Amino acid sequence: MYSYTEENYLKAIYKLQEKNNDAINTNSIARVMSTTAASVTDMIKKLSDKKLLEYQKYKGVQLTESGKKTAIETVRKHRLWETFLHNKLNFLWDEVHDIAEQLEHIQSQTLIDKLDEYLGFPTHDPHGDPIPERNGIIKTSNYVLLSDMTLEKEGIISGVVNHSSLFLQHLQKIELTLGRLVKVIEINAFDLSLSIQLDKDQKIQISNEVARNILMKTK
Amino acid sequence: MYSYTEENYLKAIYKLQEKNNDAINTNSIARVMSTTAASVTDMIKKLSDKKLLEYQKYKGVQLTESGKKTAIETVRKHRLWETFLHNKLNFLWDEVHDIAEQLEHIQSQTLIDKLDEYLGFPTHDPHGDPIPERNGIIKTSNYVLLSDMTLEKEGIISGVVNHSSLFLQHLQKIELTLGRLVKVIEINAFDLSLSIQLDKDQKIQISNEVARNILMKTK
DNA sequence: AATAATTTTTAGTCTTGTCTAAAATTTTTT
DNA sequence: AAAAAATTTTAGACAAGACTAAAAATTATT
Repeated sequence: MYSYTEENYLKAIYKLQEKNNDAINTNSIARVMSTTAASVTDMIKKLSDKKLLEYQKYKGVQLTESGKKTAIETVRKHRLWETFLHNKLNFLWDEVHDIAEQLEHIQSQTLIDKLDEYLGFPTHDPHGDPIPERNGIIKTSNYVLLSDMTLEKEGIISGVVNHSSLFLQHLQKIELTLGRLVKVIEINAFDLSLSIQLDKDQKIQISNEVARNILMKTK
Repeated sequence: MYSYTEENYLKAIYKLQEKNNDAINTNSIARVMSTTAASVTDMIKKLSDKKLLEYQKYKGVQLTESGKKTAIETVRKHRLWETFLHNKLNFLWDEVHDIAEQLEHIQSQTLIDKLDEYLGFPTHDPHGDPIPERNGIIKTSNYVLLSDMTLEKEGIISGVVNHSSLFLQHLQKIELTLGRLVKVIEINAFDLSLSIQLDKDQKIQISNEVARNILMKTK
């Protein structure tokens, strides 16, 4: 269908579009794709010819419905493969991304359907990100940042903002993993660091930097 | 490491080398790769520069140890993925090849190690072909063609010669699947077709054409 | 051994995706 | 509103992998 590279561009533009409402400019695409603005302009023209995005010179781009659909399919594949790697092959959550970057480009609708079924139709990947459904619908939850939680509030760790290995490994080390019950027991005014209680027993200290990157589900 | 295309060439040359003792010529590579002799010459030069094969103009090629090692690694990946698709995702044995052709190029030694372990260190793929071990050793069995078996001889279906979908689907339909016990009860002199008994109860007729493509393990 | 047929290689071109350097456009600053 | 800065596009080039057509080498035939 579409090339490895085309899929990566569409996915990158889709993700930029998620946070930014207006048209996505050339430089920001170049930044996330680790390439030059000139290369981005070249690729944008090709994707525009294929009606995957709308492009006006110097005005940035916006995905068409077709482009968005393709991007979401790639995200779905990526997150299903991450789930497979973590749940079945016992990869740690900081190890799955790079391999899933390759696996997401395997072409076979049947494969993805069967993988989805084999995994038990998971709704979220190992980082807590929602897995788009087969029809393209993404069920998003209303998460709140751990750093925004008030005193005595309880919640369940449900996702991360920062996806870097460094951060994920840190969370792994201090055992702040997906699904754990957390209660804020102290907010330090000086540095905004938190004292939190984990699953009723353990009590630990975390920096605001860490808390700002953890997504919580609260009642 | 090596590109998708380079790996495919190495695998193709390795397979040709398996049946042919002497150097592999350009045209035979072009035939199995569905490309032109000119393209093969181009690629051969690149692989030769990388010391993956030995090449003398007009004299054909032979894989070096390094080239053979890479080819076997690709075969190992291919067969492990086929096993995964068949054993875990319930793909039929004629459906696994094309997807495994893509999956075999995913780069991650850890992934292959973990997949191998997850599958329980299988020795053969869904077509009965041996899966090379991590160290490159391939344990081959001494199979005999069903068409070469003598009257009253028993054996277990252990592999196929022809890997085409058409043939595999035919075997599936007449339930001649891997692992079944077969006894030759009649050999028809006219067309060399066979009457065989399956698992003690069922009795069926098969053509010599079919029998010539089935590999049996006998005591 | 010369000619014919086949095989293989070379030369030149194409596509995809990338790059640098320069030109064009837009945005910001004064 | 003009000049400066930043962004974006164009032009030209390159590498990988492929192709066609023509040349070179090998093998087969007479």
